[in-house]
Amino acid sequence: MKRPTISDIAAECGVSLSTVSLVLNNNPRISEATREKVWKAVEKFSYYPNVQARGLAMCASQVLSVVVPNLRHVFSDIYFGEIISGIYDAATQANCKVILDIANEKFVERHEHMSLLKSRRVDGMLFIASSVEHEYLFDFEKTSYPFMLVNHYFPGHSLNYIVFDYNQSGRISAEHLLGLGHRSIGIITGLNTYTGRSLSESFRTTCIGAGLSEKDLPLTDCGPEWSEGAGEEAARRLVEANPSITALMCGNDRMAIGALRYLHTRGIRVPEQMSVIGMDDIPRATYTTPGLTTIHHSLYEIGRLACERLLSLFRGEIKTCSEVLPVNLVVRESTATPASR
Amino acid sequence: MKRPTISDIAAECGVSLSTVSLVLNNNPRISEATREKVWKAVEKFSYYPNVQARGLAMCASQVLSVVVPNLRHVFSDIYFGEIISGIYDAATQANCKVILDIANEKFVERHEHMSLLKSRRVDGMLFIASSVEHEYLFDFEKTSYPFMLVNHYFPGHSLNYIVFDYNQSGRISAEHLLGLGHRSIGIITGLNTYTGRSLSESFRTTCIGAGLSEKDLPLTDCGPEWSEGAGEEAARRLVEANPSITALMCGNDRMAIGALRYLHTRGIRVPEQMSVIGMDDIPRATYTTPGLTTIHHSLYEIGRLACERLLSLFRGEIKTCSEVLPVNLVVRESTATPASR
DNA sequence: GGCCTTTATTAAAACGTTAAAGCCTTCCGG
DNA sequence: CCGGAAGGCTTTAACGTTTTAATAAAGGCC
Repeated sequence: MKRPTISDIAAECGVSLSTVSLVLNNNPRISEATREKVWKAVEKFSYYPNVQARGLAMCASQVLSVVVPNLRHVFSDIYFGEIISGIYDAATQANCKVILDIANEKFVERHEHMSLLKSRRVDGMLFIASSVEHEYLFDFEKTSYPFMLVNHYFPGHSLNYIVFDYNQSGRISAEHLLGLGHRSIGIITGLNTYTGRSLSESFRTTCIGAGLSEKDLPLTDCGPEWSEGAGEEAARRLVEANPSITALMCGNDRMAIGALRYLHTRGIRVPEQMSVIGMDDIPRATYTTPGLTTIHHSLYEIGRLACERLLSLFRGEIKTCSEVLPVNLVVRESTATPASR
Repeated sequence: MKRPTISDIAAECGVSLSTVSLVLNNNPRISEATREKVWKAVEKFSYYPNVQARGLAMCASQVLSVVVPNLRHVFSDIYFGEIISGIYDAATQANCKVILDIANEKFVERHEHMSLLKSRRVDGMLFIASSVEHEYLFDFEKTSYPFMLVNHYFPGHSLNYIVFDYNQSGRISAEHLLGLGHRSIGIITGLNTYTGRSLSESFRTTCIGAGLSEKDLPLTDCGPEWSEGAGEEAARRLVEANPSITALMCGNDRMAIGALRYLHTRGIRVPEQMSVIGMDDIPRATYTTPGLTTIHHSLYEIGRLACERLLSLFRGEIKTCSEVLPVNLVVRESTATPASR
């Protein structure tokens, strides 16, 4: 039952503790003969180094925390799932483990964003989709602990982040719809993130630059969930209050799918009577009827990159990070020239 | 930058290390005065105990691993997501953290199921939906490390598990369809798990007990993915090869939803021309058209219970665990009396 | 042969906590 | 007045690594 330790290996081989440690860490200053002898004993005893002792000595835990918001079914959400996959792969490649955290009241109240780092439980933290009101994150400005905001940022605060270019997303989708001839477009997005806000801002700015006015661009805040249900409800409100709109721009694909569902139940044909454009390009966007036109955001990739940057921060290779990733339009069947009325 | 340690607190308060340690661990043998003095200093220095040192001294990491299979989009799958939510909540309540692991080739080849425990990285492991071929799990029979199989088991092997009563699920769904008058029923399930196998076994046994014959009960193995796509494809094969069937029994709701999609594209009306019954009762089962009749499996609950049992195993309160959870039928609109032909 | 370098190994000091055992006081009953 | 117990705190030895500086041995050069 007692687990073997480094001294058992040392005793078996007739060498010192440090020799064993050096062999295990592939230090070249050890002779081939001893090296082999040690590995044999390691094999024989089925020895694995105690990571806590190692962590204590090296001041590193080889664990990263990924923090997701407190939403229902957050662990079955494609948005978070893809990002987490990217993080997992990058972390695994660097021999790190990933722990899960949810930013609920308890998390905030216990200051876990700091205590996890201060107590050396994790080497760094990744925050996915934090909301504008998550001001506890500002604590990081005063310290130098490794952390990254993934696809979110706080304007005017120096917090490390990596985001998709939501300005570009807004501009591209506006240009696409304007190019098809739409002159009155409804906007569905959450305003609980600065990315959502900059998306609607740049979309509107582009449209207004093309001659549209504010009142041609009604907006509905879908709330913090960004779900199909929220998109369905927002589409309903928007279409009922603004009969003249011929297109809907949605802050993510899940809401766009919700909008499609609403339009379907109301018998409004897409794209003939109403164009719909989404954002993210999740796998399901291919299977909707009609196929969803959308802006491609590589969620897996942003997760992977965020994790790599975090590790660079931890190793001191970089001091800060503020990176913006390009996006691109994917045209499918849900957008078309509006029917002349 | 240097983090405060227990000795800084001790020095500040003019007491010994152990006194501080005892205060931090709420030991009653310390006077109220000292207790207060120490907490003040802890607050002042914003001190958090080093978890690695604590773990080393206590021989516990306060970390659990949850292992999921190597499937595409596994972190956005409702089945795993709900179970992980349950595990997360139970672990958090016990002051434990949860790390994520994927049972891919690398995981198996590196014997991570053992090394994580032997290296004291985790206190216990939870395996969700392992497949019949995951024979590396048999290693646990020879040892006494804490682990649990969640909603899976290996007949003939003494491995801790907690499962839904798939025999009951098979029997109940069979009785429901037989009661409606169906005499020829297609079965869609994965045969890569023993739960899937026992489901189809008990379903068939019940039907045969009611006078049906083997050839009235064609079965299609949907493969290891248990996804909508797999369900759609399996339904196609089954319906094309067996025109006489009037109902489909599916191993989970996702495949049932895929089957509904196939039937819809072929213009086969549900439930008039074909009844469909699913399994799990995921949230989406309420929103399908028609609403999906299914067997309710409380996935969150099985995750929560599995984690609690794992912690009991770790604390030595129990030696083994083999628990079976009851299920119940949820009748919606996707099943009905077959049209007489 | 003496001196310097290189190579292979080790002793010992961290790393920051817990816990068993022990040491003073103080209190109490006889 | 003494023995024993209880309360409050400390001493010290783990826990199992890494790492720096030191040591010993061997080899090369003059």
